[in-house]
Amino acid sequence: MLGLHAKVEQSLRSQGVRYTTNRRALIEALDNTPGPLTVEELYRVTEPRIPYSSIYRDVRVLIDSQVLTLHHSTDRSNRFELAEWLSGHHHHLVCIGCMAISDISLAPETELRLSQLAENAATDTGYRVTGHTLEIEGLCPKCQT
Amino acid sequence: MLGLHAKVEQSLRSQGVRYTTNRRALIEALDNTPGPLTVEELYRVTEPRIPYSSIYRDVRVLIDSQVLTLHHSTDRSNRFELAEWLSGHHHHLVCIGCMAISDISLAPETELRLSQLAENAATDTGYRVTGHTLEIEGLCPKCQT
DNA sequence: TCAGCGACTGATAATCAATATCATATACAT
DNA sequence: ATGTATATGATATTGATTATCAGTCGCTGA
Repeated sequence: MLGLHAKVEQSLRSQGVRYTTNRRALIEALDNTPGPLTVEELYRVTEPRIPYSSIYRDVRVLIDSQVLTLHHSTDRSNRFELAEWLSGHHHHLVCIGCMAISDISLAPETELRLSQLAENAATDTGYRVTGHTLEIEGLCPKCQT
Repeated sequence: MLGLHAKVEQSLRSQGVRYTTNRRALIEALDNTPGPLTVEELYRVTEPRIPYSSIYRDVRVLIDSQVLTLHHSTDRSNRFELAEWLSGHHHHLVCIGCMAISDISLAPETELRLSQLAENAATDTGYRVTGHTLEIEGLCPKCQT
């Protein structure tokens, strides 16, 4: 079983993309956080600092290489997270107070029920279903005052 | 039972907001479409034309008044739709080919199971759950070639 | 009815996230 | 070691959205 960085590197190399120090730091930051991050958060978290222009470019390269996925959040700027083949299938818990987003995984049998439910819901529409995400909204513990 | 416009007008008036011709046209356009629209789509669909500056302002006013909700779509620009208290609770079917978004409603018992599932999934997190949305991804009939 | 205040409109300017450009630097293959 | 493709960082540009502002409209009270 390969580690995260080895998997990423292998995937990138097969596409002629280099796994550089900057990119490794971005992946590292995302792996250390239980939810998607914005470019600004990535800028603050990485050490040494990576210029915004490089973060924007790298994040885009990593998305194009299927290593990251883009998440459109409720505040203005986009968030990024490891693709599911690296981090595992999961859903999101969104705080309507502070806009924080946390990953949440379902128990296997619950996940199975959910994917069947998604599949059935679309049967009449003619869509060929390829995936689903459940977004649960609520107030996080901090915002419940 | 009040009609759509009457409900919107009543809600806006109670907040000191006027239900003008422009705003009525925007609500009308959204009510006639089975999915969220972008500002550009609203511009093209309304007759007579409403300037972009007014559409942006009105859409924001209507969101602040809880008449519309914002939907962050996969392309760059935001989409807008009637709030659920006007249009009913629903989910989204997103085509990963053409990025179109369609509303989809679940059968009542399915919806019940889903909301229980969402509630249960969050029990350990300390969140107080207020809502959920299921996003089903797939290829629409047109994009399946 | 009229006066006046508050909300609305449309044109334009300003913001802000994201992308493109470009010269330089770095890494990999031969 | 050399050459070529890719990466980097600074800067300029784009494009969506928001702010500003002078003029207009509509409701409300005298």
